[in-house]
Amino acid sequence: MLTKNKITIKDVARVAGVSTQTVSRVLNNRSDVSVETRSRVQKVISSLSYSPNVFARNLSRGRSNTLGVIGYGLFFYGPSSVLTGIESKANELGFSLTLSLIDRVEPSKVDRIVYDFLSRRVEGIIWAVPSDITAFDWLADKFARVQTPLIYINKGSNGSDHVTALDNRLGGRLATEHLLQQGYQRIGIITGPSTWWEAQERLNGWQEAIEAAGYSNIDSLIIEGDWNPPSGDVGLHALLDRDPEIDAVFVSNDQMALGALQAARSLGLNIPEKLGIVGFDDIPEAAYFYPPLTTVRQDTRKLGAIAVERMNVLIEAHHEGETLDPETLWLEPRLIVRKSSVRK
Amino acid sequence: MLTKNKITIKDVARVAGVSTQTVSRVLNNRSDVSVETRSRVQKVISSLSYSPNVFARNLSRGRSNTLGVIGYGLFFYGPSSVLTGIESKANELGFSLTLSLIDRVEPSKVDRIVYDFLSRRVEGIIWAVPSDITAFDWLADKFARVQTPLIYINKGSNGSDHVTALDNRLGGRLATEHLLQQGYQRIGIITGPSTWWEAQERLNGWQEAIEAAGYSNIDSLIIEGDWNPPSGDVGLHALLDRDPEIDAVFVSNDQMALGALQAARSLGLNIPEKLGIVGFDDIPEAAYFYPPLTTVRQDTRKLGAIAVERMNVLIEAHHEGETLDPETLWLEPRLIVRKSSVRK
DNA sequence: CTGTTAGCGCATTCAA
DNA sequence: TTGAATGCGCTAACAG
Repeated sequence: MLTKNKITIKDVARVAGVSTQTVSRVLNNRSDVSVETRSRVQKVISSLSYSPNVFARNLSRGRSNTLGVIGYGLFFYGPSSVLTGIESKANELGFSLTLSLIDRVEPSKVDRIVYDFLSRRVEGIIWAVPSDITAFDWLADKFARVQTPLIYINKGSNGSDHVTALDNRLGGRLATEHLLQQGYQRIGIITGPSTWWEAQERLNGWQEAIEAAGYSNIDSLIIEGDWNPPSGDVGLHALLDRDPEIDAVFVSNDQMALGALQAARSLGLNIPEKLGIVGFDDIPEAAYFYPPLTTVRQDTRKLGAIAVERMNVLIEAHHEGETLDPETLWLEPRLIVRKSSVRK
Repeated sequence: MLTKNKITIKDVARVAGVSTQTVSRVLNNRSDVSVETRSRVQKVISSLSYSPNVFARNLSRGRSNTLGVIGYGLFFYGPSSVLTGIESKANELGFSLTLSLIDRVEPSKVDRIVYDFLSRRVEGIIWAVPSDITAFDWLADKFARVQTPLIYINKGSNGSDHVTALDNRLGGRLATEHLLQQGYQRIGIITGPSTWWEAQERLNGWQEAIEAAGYSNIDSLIIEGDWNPPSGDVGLHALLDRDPEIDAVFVSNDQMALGALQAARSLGLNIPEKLGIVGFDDIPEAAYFYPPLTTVRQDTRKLGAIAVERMNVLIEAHHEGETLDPETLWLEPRLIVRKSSVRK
């Protein structure tokens, strides 16, 4: 049905009075076509509104020119803007994208996606799902059998994977050291879900800074949230219940920080005088929170772009029959200081 | 290169001791295969980790089973969560997606995308870019020549297009009527960019409500923002400069409302006592603004899902050689009342 | 510089 | 219920 009325390379060849081969050469911008033939063919192409069939081309070439991306919904700022970076860089490098979004890492769903990717003969796979640590056992198995280059975004490295990651640990440390420098004495943390690598790393960074400052016995300073504002609200209450001495909190993302700001208000705690708060992400709204939020900025778009660039290299190598060593590319976050953490 | 080592239907057929035809039948779940042959073939398929080549299949079938989606970046909550709805419904209906993101409607870029879509033989195109009104002249031309079903999301209907839209005008009216009911006397508006259909419609809704309440001479109550927080901040200042009597503002999205909240604070205006504020979108953060923001909730995921469902119908019809009448499917927004607009 | 031949991997006839 | 032949639209390899 869809082929009905469809112009093919043969039609173009016939009208232009050349062979399909010559048309193919023109289509692919090859040099071995005379100037006049080329222009004649091009005229016919546009007059017929001909567009080459990608399936036929890929089938014939044995290449798909496509990247498979497994992404996490668009619920949170970080993961979704990583996708923007991926899309635009892929576009720039001439790759097509096959994007699958998942809410959580569920074996059967991932199975279907990988199967679909294989069917589409993707030349590389980018795993852009925030890593549920517990999931990586079977996930690694699944991908091991796939001969396709694979890059993870924001996953802990075990030395045998290609990874592009933000240095979340450094981010946590920057945030916490800043609070210490501001003279806060007892600094709690509201982390993300403990299954997330990002959450773990930010926690580790916090811990490093805290312990370096000579504090110990810190377990009671930690509480776990779920990235959403309500859990920041609840989290701050819980934290202060446990330890009323707390005078600052590193909240592991800006959305939870927003919830924490509200909790502080409802408790009558002045920010930053009575309580210092630092978030993570620097979402566009953060500068307009009340008070404006000090936070750790990550260039998520760049993270995605870098992953694609690396993938491009891996694919080239793969075509040459080479294999490149696994490597983790690190991106550094940056502290953005605003009022929520700076005492007058 | 990529074909190297690739298992094809022939390999499966040979190992299973049947013809490629039979394998094909098994792959497509056709009934005319004996139970034992089927299971034998299936065993071979999985033992060989065979996966059918999508390009060959599509080429042979003359169908792509793919939808082309032109979307707007992931900068704003609305447009990006529409994409989530599209993705998940397309997935559910068995469509593949080809997604292209654009920042603004630029002829040459759209040209490339449409060309790419045609090459991929997409069976339907969803235009999910917030409509820059001025762009639709040439856009309509471009798509007119494409025989592919086309659905716009959130565009004004001219009676000849398939459209899925949120009733933004109703949303603007709901917001404004609510403020009137709360006893606010002079209600300004911070709109989105005037080139956006959504912005226009929300403005129209506001105007209808204002005028129905007997107000006239309203031009000085209108100011244009750009959807981002800073423009809400600047906008509120400008509005109050022009007319200090203003005691309420309908801000056309939540991000600008956030900026307006900050402006109000810096001016020492109590919310909601001195100034009532209503936003639009109900982003996840809105309930945690200070004070919590009254806003108009739109089910953007559903918007995307409905567009895909409609597209499915259009495609079916298209295959039958039928053409369905253009129609606009409307979704209704809902007012969410919080503290920013409710006087004690 | 251009054309001919062959085949990519699968599904759709038609026979058997 | 199964198989053989043919073609989808394009490009690669080879000739000329």
